[in-house]
Amino acid sequence: MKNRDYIPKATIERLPLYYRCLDKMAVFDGEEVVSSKELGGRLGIPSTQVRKDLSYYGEFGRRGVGYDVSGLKKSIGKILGVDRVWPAVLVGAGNLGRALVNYEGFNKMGLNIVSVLDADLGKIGNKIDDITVESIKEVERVVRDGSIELGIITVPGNAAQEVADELINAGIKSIWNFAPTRLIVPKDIIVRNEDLAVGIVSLIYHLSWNKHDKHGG
Amino acid sequence: MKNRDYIPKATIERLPLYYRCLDKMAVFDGEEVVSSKELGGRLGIPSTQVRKDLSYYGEFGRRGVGYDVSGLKKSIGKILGVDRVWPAVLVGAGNLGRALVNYEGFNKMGLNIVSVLDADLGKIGNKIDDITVESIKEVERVVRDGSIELGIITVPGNAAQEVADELINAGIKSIWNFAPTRLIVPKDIIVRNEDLAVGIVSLIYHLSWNKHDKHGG
DNA sequence: TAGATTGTTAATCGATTAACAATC
DNA sequence: TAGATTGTTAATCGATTAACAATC
Repeated sequence: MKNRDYIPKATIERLPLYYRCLDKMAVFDGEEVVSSKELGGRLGIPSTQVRKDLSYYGEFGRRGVGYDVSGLKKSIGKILGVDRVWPAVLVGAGNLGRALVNYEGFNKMGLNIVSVLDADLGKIGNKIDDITVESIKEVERVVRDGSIELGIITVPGNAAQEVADELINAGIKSIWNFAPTRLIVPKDIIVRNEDLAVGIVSLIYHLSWNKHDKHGG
Repeated sequence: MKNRDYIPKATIERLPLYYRCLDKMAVFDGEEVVSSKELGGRLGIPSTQVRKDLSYYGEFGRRGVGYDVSGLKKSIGKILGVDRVWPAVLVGAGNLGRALVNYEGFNKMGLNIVSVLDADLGKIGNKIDDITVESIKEVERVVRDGSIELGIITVPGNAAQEVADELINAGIKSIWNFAPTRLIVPKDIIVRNEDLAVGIVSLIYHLSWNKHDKHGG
């Protein structure tokens, strides 16, 4: 595999799309070969972008032919690291936490939420799917015993930093943060913010301006 | 307000962050004036980026002084269209749908989910918050009577296109799509995909390569 | 061979950052 | 006035797209 420096962030966001699409093609359509044009077409991505993205990691196709569907799927899976299972601990047993635990499709991406923690005595002991909610105080044991590197934060914004600190202290390496809070973390910890409110506002923005433009603004 | 052409998408994604931060500053910290450096600092965004983003829409600050916190908040709110309430219909009364209905913080961004629909007879009639789940067959009436322009899709991937068609047919103008499916829609309909699986995979990618790099790969 | 499609280089496009005059 | 900070132009950086030789 090639040098991984200078790979566009956007490329890394597209690889999972390719991966999931190839999986569908292999399972449902039984296709064996796919061109960059066909794969891109299904995702609304130019063929040239598909080829460029793949080229950062190696040569996976056959000129004049295309890509082997299950072969490429396997290769991308390996690149992404979804060829193994990554256990994760989720903190915050509210509605969103519950939704993520039950979310179909994480499985296929290598994510397995193995533990749910909360500070609220009213929630500790509850069952989500087949997981029993434990106290946040157990975080160190849970992370150690499960060799967990991934933490998911679904607590309210004002509790997020404290939870992040506890997760990091317990040995977590990456955080998926659903709270609308910028977390301050050591530089070797990777944080990804999944800020739902931002998503809806960009839609509202476009709706709003369409109105302006139509009805004079 | 200035010409709205050629505004970077990234700028529109940052405006909600500024908006929410200014709101916090006004409510909790009682600050009256803020510089681009201070505002950016709280969000991890360079001051020059903050000023550039705002400059697409007008002049909101005072040289040598900074920005009036509540004034700028109001201005950005107007730009984004969150100075009014946007009613929305959500389709798919599963865990994720339930989580979104209960999500704190949409309110502040002008989103109000007023109706929840589902095709599953087992879910119709259930209550989520104070909303009773209705049949998807009611979509036309609901959208018309509520003057709803915003639809949210939280159904499984294989049902998403059909639901999108029904929403569009009923008169919806924008779709927030949580299903891992590329929707095919008329070009005047705005779609935003909120693909949760992509988010986690980019974290897994970095975790995975950190391991490679450390333990020789 | 002729047609198709890859992998890659070069050109273009878009977004960020630096620099600085304007001005409070 | 001196110091601070904006708004904007120009320079840089990064990502996408076009073009095309390589090759199946």
